[in-house]
Amino acid sequence: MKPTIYDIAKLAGVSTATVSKVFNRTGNISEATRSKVLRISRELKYQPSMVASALAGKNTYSLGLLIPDLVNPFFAELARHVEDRAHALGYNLIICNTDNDINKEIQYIQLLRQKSVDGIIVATGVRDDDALKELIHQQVPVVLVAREMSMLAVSTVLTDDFVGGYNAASHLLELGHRRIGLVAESMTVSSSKERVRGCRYALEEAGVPYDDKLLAVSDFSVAGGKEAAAGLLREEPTAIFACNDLLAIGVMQAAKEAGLAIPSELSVIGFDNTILATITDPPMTTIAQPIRAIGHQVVDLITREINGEQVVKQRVVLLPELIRRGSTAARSE
Amino acid sequence: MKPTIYDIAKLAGVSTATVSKVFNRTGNISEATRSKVLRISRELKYQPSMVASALAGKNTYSLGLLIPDLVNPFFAELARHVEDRAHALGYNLIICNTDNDINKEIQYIQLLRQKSVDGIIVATGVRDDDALKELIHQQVPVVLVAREMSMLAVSTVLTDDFVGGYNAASHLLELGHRRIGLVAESMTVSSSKERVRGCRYALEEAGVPYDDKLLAVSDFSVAGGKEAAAGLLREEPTAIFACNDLLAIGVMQAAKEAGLAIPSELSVIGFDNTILATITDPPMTTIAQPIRAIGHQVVDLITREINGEQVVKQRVVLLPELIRRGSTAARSE
DNA sequence: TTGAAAGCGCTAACAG
DNA sequence: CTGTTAGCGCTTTCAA
Repeated sequence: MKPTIYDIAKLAGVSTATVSKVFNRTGNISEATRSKVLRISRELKYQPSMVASALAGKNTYSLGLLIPDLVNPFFAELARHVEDRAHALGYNLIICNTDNDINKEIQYIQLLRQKSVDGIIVATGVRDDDALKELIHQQVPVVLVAREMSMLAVSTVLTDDFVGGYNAASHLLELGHRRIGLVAESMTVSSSKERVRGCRYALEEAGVPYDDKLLAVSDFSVAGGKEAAAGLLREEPTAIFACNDLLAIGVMQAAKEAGLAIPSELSVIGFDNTILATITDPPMTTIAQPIRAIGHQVVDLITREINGEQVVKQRVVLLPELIRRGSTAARSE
Repeated sequence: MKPTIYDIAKLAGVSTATVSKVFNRTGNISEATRSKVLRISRELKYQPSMVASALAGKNTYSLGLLIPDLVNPFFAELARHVEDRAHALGYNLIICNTDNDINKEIQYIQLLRQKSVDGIIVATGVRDDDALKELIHQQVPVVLVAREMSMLAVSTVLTDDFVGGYNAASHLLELGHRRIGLVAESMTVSSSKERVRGCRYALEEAGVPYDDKLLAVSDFSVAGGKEAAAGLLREEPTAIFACNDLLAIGVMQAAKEAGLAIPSELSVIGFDNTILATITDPPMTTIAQPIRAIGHQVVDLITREINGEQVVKQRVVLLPELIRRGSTAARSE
């Protein structure tokens, strides 16, 4: 049987309270008993049970992370950074892939509650606020990532998508492009919408007339981007801004199939700066989300809330950054 | 306060044992009390505490997954499939990124033990068997993924790397290549070694003389592959087999820099068939690991062990498969 | 500086 | 079919 605090106490000739105290560094324990307890614990390979300590009122030191899909490199990278930071602060991460399916989300949230996780990080597109509201009402620490939802009393960290879209368009405009296609991920997701808005704003500012036919809406897959781009290409844009790297890759593929050279005949710019952007040919110019910073911030926010340090809910908006690579160039025609 | 089984019992006018029974579907409960308990639970939004039930002797329904790095698409995909299967069977997944750092591994294993996870899936290159041996000795269910380590009494699921290497080389040979370069991930990792062995075996079988200069050893990054390939290219191979997709991408990049067209002047074949292989230009021919099947198998094995159904440790070897895409072609010179 | 004892919320005999 | 009761391993007053 696994040794318990009782075994240690008995062998060390002290009470379980004392053993507990040395492991939690609480109370005043003489150095003598302290080292004795530690020695015996080592001999028995004693490991305190977090299950028991959680039941006795302490934290579980587990966080839940709700994301759509780990296979999407953006979320894989986010998960990685979240896990890194969580681990550094003593927390473990329970990963939940929701596929943006509301039922899976609800199910996961319920499970996480049953496991008494200390907090839940939501990086998924929960349409249904109710599940979230309920969580918040039940005092479960929740932090949102990359999702605007200001009506709820919940901290959020996100990228400034509007600025990102603006930067993307500005870059293209600087290169002399005027006929700029747009592939959006979905117009119901606020991040995508903001990117489009930012882009449009830059165009207007530059006096470029708005053309509805230059906007294609897609899902967030390579195939979707390709299909959308195939349609867009008929409008003969000289550049295309895709709302994420996956879509941008689809765009690049469509361009190639249409016999258009990148960047000489068509400039393509993506969004996210995932690992994918570095391996395309040519390497992709993209708007970088500060994924690492996002992951760290979100963990810092939620742990502070868990520790009761944080009263004021806040929204942290991080700025994206243009990464120039080879998929954009000056307009040649 | 969160409602407990006591609150439900009192309101329903029954004992806590009865409430416990209806939630666990154990014992015989009359339909009347059953529905009454359920109704009250719903009204109070009661959620059974898994922490308490775990302490009382049941499972935690959590599994630990040790992987090197979620940013590596192979492991992201593996994690996704493992999570899918685990979730389907009622388990949650705690992700641990070890960066193949032995200290992080040991630390994570210790944490997972303290959390009393029901089992640990190891997909990481633990050099130090001791940590594993200790786990096994302590009766913690452990299953290994993609790592040969037959000396330990532990179930393993892995791809037949030898056959994979053999298939890769055979494909290249069929295309007429005789001077085949090899980029290995590391010769100490058994999977990489086996892939190289399989490749060599096919070459020998075909009577192609062995040339030590055609083997380059690298790490598992794109940059590493590129560097290794740059060296290899001086030996003028007509085809290169890279031991994983990341390396293969590096090879493709090096080829491009050297002004070699793929596949007409250099054929490149990878291994894994991650999402990356579909987005290169040209799309990459690669040896597909059945990642999904691996993930499912490993979860099935470990849960069976958890449930005590499984006495015989076993090694499940899944066969890889050649995926022909555009990065390989018949030798042209 | 240490210990006794009462929980934390649930389970599992066992008895009725 | 239902209830009583003794834990599970740890934390935390409160006394000593």
